[in-house]
Amino acid sequence: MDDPTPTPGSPSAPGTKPTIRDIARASGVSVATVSRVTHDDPRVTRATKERVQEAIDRLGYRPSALGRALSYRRTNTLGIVLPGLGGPYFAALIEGAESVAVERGVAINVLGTHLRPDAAASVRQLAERTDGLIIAGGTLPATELAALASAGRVVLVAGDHESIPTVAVDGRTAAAELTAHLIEIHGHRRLRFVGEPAGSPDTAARYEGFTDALAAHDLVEAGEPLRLGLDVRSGGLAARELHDAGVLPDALVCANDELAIGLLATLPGLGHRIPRDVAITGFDDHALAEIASPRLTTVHQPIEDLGARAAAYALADDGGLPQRTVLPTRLVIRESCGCTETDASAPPQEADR
Amino acid sequence: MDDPTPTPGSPSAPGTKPTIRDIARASGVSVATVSRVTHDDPRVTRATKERVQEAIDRLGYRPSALGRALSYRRTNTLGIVLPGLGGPYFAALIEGAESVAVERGVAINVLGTHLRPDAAASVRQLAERTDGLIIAGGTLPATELAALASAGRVVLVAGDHESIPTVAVDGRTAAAELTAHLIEIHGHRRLRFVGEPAGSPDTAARYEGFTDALAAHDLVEAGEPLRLGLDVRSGGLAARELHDAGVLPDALVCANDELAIGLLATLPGLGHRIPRDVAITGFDDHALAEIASPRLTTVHQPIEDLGARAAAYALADDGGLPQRTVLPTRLVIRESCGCTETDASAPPQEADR
DNA sequence: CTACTTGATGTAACCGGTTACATTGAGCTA
DNA sequence: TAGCTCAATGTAACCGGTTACATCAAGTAG
Repeated sequence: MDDPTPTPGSPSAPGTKPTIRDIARASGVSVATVSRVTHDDPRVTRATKERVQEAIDRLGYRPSALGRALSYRRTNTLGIVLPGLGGPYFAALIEGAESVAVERGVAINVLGTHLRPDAAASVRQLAERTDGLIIAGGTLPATELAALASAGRVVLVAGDHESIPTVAVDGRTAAAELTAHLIEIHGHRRLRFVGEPAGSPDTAARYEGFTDALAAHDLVEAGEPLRLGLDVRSGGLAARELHDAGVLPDALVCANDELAIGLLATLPGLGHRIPRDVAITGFDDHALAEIASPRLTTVHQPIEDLGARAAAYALADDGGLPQRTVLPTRLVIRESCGCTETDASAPPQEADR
Repeated sequence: MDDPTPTPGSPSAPGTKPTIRDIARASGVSVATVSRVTHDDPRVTRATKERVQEAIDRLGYRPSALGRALSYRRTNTLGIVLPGLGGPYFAALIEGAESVAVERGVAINVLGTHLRPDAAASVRQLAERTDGLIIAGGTLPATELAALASAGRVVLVAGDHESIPTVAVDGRTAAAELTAHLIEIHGHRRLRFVGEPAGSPDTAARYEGFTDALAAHDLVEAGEPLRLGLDVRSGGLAARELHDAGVLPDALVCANDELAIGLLATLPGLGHRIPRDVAITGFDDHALAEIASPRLTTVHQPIEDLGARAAAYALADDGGLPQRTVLPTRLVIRESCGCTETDASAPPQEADR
């Protein structure tokens, strides 16, 4: 009573957000009781609870996530590190992770490194404010990954590291099967890979599968891989480059669907019919793959599942995570490889693994 | 010296991350000095600084972002609220925001609401842990927006609200110009809009512009808008629906490029030539718009700039933000409207006959 | 020699929550 | 009426930083 406040419920300063102590003062209880009310603790009397709740509503109090996080020693936040947000692949990955995050009340924090040189510093900063990190393969050097993993929970997606749990797909085998299909079913002999194997572990695996299949059939690659980005525009570039070079290979195995779609859209304008003059395959099973003409033969990847699984691991309470989790892919035979629509409906083509 | 520690540099518990107090103890200084070292405060002696730095390196100390945020009363984090991550539009928006965020050392926190019913709660939680919020138009009800804006800095992108600063594009005028082009240059009379105006403020604005142009030329719409999603698949659906309905309109004005691309890819297979039988336009200037065949006439939007501007506003220190910032669009005339390649290089006014 | 200045460092409060433990008082028993 | 139990609530320490202010020693002017 030695401090005569005009309205007992007013927060310390008018412009400021009320804190738990403001609520305590306003409702004449201690901070512990306020905290109990916000946690629905059964130990607090109905009458007290109502009084506190009234003050909370009146002053518009919301517990600070920061204060909570500090006290709990966990942030309820999951970090995802990607090279960038472009393209449907990463969007699907994020949505997969998000689906498991929301059901646990965990927020998602996305960081695009964009190959920035200071990416490692940003990731470390991110690690400081998250409970776990999902990192896309190829975004950070192995030593940096090791450092992050030693400080907290890290899960790799579509990458590989000797000691960090990884969720991936067997892109190598899938690419080998796809390539074998082109060779065995369609009799193609001169194949070429489109994509930069050094660009990402995913592309590298696909390229390895491609050369595996070539080697298994005693073929040599029809030229170096066309080292390009993974976007539609690069597909257009590839088309022009191939056209200018004169004779085209029998088939082009593209590192992803967007590249393939760029080729699909550009080659006919340059006088090359698909699949008659050149067969084309993609990877990912993009929404456009089914709609492109000709419809794109590709490999379906459960990208959202990858994200979901990675998130589940990153948020798991117990240790003992499997070192490597491999999710199945599915060959999707459509027309761009040379199959006709009736072929495509035949069961043996859709090999599940 | 009354507490004989075996190794003076070991942190309190072996498994735990070292805190500032561990470093202080290990290097024989106070926490204030450690804090000064981590802030490169010139007041600390070179010798002391080295001693502290050595302990920091040896114990692998990293200041907790949480502790900092609590003390500074700011998180150095920017939140972005979107309906989802699908499609290139939102990716571009995020990348634009990210570009300004990184140069200020601010992290980005993305939340996809996916029209979840508890989205408002998630957003409030997000608001608790960010310094500012960028919210895509149409993701939250106006009252919720007002509540968020009263508690912190909020910037709307591509939306409208009477009291919240907004960064947008004049989609209505752009759509009207695009539609006028179809009517005046190509003489189309029976036009139809593809997209759900109630789905987002952006689509609504485009539909308004469409009807504006119709009204200005005393035309009536050739049927209700085709109320579909904004993805490629929906474009395929639209194509089938139009085909099944029998006679097609002269032109289809699509709410975005993906829808248009879906139509572009599907209609020819159903026997409708583009643009001869039906003209098609998009909106956004997607990477595929230039590569599609025929190349897609559309409206270019500076999406990354929208994101960048919104981020700059959301992070601005001073008040006085403009209520509404309108960024310019650009009509991109290609072939899907009926213009020929040579027309396209000339100003649209003289492309006729 | 004293008083004052200055630079380096330490002390302790604070940011906004949570929670172990302490306190209070009512109801009950012997 | 003392003694006990138990439910409701309060006190204060803690999470990991930052920083205003205090302290202290050395240097310098008078």
